[in-house]
Amino acid sequence: MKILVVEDEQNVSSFIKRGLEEQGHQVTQAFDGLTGLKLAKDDEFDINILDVVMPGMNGIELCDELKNKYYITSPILMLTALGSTEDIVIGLETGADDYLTKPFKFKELLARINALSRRGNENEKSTKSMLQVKDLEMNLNSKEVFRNGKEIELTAREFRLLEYLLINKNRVVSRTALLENVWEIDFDLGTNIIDVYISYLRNKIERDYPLKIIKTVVGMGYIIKD
Amino acid sequence: MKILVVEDEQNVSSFIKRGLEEQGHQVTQAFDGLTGLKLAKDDEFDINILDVVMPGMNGIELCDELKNKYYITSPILMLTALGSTEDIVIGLETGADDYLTKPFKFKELLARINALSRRGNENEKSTKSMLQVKDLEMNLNSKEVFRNGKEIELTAREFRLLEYLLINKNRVVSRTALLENVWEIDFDLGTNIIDVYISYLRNKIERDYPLKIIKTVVGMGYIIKD
DNA sequence: AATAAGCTTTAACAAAAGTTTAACTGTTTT
DNA sequence: AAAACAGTTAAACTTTTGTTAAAGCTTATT
Repeated sequence: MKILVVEDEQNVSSFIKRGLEEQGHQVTQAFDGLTGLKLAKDDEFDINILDVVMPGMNGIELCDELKNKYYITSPILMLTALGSTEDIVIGLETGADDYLTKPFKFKELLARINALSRRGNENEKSTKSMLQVKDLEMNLNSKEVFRNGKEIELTAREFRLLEYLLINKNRVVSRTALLENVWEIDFDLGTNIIDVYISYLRNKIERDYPLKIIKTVVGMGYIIKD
Repeated sequence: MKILVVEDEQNVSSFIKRGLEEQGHQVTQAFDGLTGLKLAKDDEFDINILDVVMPGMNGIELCDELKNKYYITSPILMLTALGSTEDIVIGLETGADDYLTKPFKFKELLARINALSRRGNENEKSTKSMLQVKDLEMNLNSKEVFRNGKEIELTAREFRLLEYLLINKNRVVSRTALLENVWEIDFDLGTNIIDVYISYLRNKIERDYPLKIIKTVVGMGYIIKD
């Protein structure tokens, strides 16, 4: 993982760096808040470890900027000598994802880093290799689609269309969105290709089944509901 | 939020329950691991708070079952008197998302709960965009409208009209504004289309209900009030 | 390089759904 | 009571969607 450590005390910073590198992580150091801000907002890290007490911009301010101004989504772990409940509460409310007080055991830091990264990854769709709704299943790795356990052969375009609709399950997807995301066409010049493909898809995935999957929302688009 | 508290000490459990309920959360209690397991795997909670030391199945085993056997995705916060680094590391490695040692300040527990739920929600694509007034609800993602839990089918234009009125809840919306924002017509050439659509809308959303939603303000426009 | 097979796109038409007009009725304000 | 404003209805009109077949591409194979 790529980890950012914003900490002004040289020895603490390198202690962390060494430990994390031993675990195979890639560590970037910043020794003041402003440098940390620049690094964190431009280059997305898997975890950001911020010290609170620093010259210039402190860790709380930095955390606030990152979470509430630049809307970074990677987790922030605050690390500090300020251990009062009030400090912890402020840190967490500002948007920090975890808060560890010094002095700390390196093993605990590591375990908390792992917990944070685990949480981040499990929700990423890249891990999800199966999409499903009702008795329809799509395996993104093998690119297979099954209805009620029976395999259905789709062409590449049909697959992408169905995939996009499934990713956006329970949401109406507009024709414009489909054109942009499935066909990569940013301007509509009166094609009816979407209608044609929806028709193909319906023939393949719902012709022989009473339970329908794709619903038309006239004037808005299509939706696949749970 | 729906929160599960698995804790065998009656007084600790009710202390947490009371505090969380004051914050408007809905708390379910379990006083042993097995009951906790049953509750957590069947009924998805927003947060699961588990005590480690319990008779029967302990919190670590419970956490392990939930995360690694039933693959629940909701966050687990471990709460325990065992504060040694080794315990914390084991708890986190087993799949807990956070670990708080007793004795703890309630404010910190609350801040950590909020941090966990924040993290969970931000990844959910289903940004709950719901508009509502009285017993009328509008889901902007699925483009569904419900009155008293019962779905009401609207056409695209009816939907847009109602959406605009709801966005401007508690404010009188002029015909000109409706024409501009719902019909994208910047000049009025004596059409009565708004009246026609308000009539259609009323038929669909308030014909069968005594509680009226859309109020006419003669000479001004229409308003939806809370 | 030519062929063939499969996939994608266009286009025409039919059918379904939604929108607008306009005449008429009812209500509120002056 | 007249005038202005709002509501209702149904028919005319327009847009949107579904289907099909043929034409245009790509890719793999000979």
